[in-house]
Amino acid sequence: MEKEKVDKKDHILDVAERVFAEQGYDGASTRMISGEAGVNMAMLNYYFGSKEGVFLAIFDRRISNFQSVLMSIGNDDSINSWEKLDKYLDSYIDKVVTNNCFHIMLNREISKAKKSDLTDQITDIMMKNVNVFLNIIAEGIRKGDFNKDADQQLLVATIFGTKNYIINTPHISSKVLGYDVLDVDVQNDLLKPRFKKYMKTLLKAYLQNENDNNK
Amino acid sequence: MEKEKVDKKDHILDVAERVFAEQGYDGASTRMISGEAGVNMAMLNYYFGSKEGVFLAIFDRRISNFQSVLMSIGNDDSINSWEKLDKYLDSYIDKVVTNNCFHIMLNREISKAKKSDLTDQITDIMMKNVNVFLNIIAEGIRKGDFNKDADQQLLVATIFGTKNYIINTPHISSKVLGYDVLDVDVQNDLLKPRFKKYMKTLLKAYLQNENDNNK
DNA sequence: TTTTATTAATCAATCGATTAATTAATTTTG
DNA sequence: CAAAATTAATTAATCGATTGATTAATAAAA
Repeated sequence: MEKEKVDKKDHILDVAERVFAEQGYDGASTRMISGEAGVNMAMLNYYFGSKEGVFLAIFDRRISNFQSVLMSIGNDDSINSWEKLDKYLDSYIDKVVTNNCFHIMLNREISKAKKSDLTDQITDIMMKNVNVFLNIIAEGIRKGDFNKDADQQLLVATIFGTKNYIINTPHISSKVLGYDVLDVDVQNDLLKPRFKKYMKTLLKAYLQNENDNNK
Repeated sequence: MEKEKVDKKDHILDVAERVFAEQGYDGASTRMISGEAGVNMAMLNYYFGSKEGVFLAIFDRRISNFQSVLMSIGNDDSINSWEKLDKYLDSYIDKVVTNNCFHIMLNREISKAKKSDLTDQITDIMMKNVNVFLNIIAEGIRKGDFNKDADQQLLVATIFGTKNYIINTPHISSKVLGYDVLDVDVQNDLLKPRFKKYMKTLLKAYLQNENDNNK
């Protein structure tokens, strides 16, 4: 049955995504993944060709929808720069917190200092989200909504870096924040609203025209 | 000769630190490390016992000095909170940018979702630096220097996360910033001063009492 | 002469991947 | 519709390669 086959492949990807996040790409063996998924090891190669094929299949499942949502916010001409920033942050934070396993996996592999085909692919994917954000900031500065002295590029490092810190180093961030950032209920009830409010306040303080603390 | 022995062990650790950063702990093989260091593979076990022993030896070499410097800034009673923040950022940014390989290696291993002895050890190390920062912020708020509505914990995520983004995902941050963040000259001439200035401006905008954007 | 350093060879374990055989599902055919 | 033929899914066993680690022998230093 076509439906069950898709479900099974999806189940394997679910498990693989989690195991990759837990152990890293190299640390996760195909035996581990197939074992936890309850399927024969050969099924991974049957469905996805190879271990790397599994990894890339996880990508395909996550990225396309996510990116189109962010881009539509960036291209929305009916709202001003501040509202774009708000909507971008809301969508982005919701998505990355919910799909935390995927983003842990993603960032672990891109944080290899050595270039490879895989790091290049991941870089291209991530740069699309970055560029949407950069365009929002640049537009806001051009229109006079945001402080023209703002360091746009390092602002990218702050928004994505702050998110990475919370999601990708959960042992530390959970200790700092005082609750388990990987717990779904905690994420929805506490983490997401707090993170959104903080990020907006922080960007507002830095980007607003009234502050001239740069001299 | 005692001197040469230390130099040789140090050389192995230098190479291992770089290879771990490039390939990750699991991705880096002992043959890789010994090969690039120009020593017999058995020397790694002779000097450090095991692969994990090499990893931990890299730690011992880096952390103690670094942490005492940061702590002395936090405990310096002759300067006010703003100055402490400035000195902390200066020291911290200098150190992590210079020792980027170590911090790439460090963060790759702590970003495993699964707990282990190693992640616990790394967590303890990192929490010391975090706590110094938290104390500076808390003191500033208590003394009325900083905005009392500030989210101290998420501020931790921002400072360490922004740094991680620049250093740990060099392929992306280099593209965003427009220059190679792993190049030593670029680091000293461009990255460090820019990063310091930005971080201070950002924190000042968020922490200063005059802004009441929180309502 | 004794301790330390270094080497090449080799160990068992694990890795990702493939095979050939078997079962289940689907399609074709009478 | 049912039997036969074909395709798809699944399994256990095994492949060669690589992993971290150890050994016994040798060289250098003390």
